[in-house]
Amino acid sequence: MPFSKDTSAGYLANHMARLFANGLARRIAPLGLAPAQFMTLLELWAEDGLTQAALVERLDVEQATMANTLARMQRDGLIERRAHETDRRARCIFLTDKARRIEAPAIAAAEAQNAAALAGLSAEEQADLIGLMRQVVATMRREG
Amino acid sequence: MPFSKDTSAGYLANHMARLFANGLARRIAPLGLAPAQFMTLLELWAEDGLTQAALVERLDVEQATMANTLARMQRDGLIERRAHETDRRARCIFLTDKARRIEAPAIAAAEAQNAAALAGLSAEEQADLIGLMRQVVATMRREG
DNA sequence: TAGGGTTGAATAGCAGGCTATGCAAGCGCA
DNA sequence: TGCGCTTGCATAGCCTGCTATTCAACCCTA
Repeated sequence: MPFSKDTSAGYLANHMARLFANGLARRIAPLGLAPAQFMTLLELWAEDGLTQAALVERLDVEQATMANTLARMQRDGLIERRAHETDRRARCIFLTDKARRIEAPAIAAAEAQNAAALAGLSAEEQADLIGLMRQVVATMRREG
Repeated sequence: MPFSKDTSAGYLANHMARLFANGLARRIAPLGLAPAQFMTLLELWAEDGLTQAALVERLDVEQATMANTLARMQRDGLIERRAHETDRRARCIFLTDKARRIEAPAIAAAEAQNAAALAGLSAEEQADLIGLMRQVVATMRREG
């Protein structure tokens, strides 16, 4: 049986993620946000004042990736960095008022994108898909 | 109900695709390949001599993205470009011997990555996941 | 046939992913 | 106390995505 991109989980995952990212980018662009910035803000809206290392751990990206994303967010006035109280190497990340103000519309945009993407599936199928993706993510995180 | 990254289809799709890409990258790096080059080769192994526009259509990426990927593949000795027989704007993409020789090991690497990622799922669950992803891709492609 | 719209491709510039390095600060133990 | 390992972060350089722009070639129609 020949390898087919239409039945390859990896290929489909890549294609699906690109379409999700494009759709989200379009919806949050009016807020001055890009997708990775939104992901980072999700964590900071839940808990402000995290260090870069904490964000790296929660979002499962490399430290250098997060450093670059945070630099763009600071440039765009979404975050401030303040000295850590006890560890002079670390800098804590705090939201600006601007970042706090766009929480509701940004989350609404992400929910709209998810809804549009899943519109062809029943509620049960949507839950199945999410459950299966979580399992696959867990498997790949485990085996490095 | 708060928005949670652990139940957001878009977030999970992004995370899963990154893990797939990292795993594939590791497995095909010894062949001198990167993931997007592998995707492009999949089309060219099936049909040699395509134009850039044909590849763009089949892989659903932007023309500029494909132009850059092809430039790197040419630099790495995987493809040659020859003049189109009747259209002087177009250049046809042909595989080099080097690219033909790595077909089998590259496909084996991709199959190994898929198998590793889906190892925690039953055969039925694997088929469900692939079917659901295809539906989501189809929905998002339709609505632009 | 001349002009104008369309199409194939390259290029610039940016976001976001990665590895590899480098450095400063913290920590731990002889 | 001091040396060395670890940890937090920044930077450089690469690949892969995107939009926007440009240019040449093609094609159609007035």
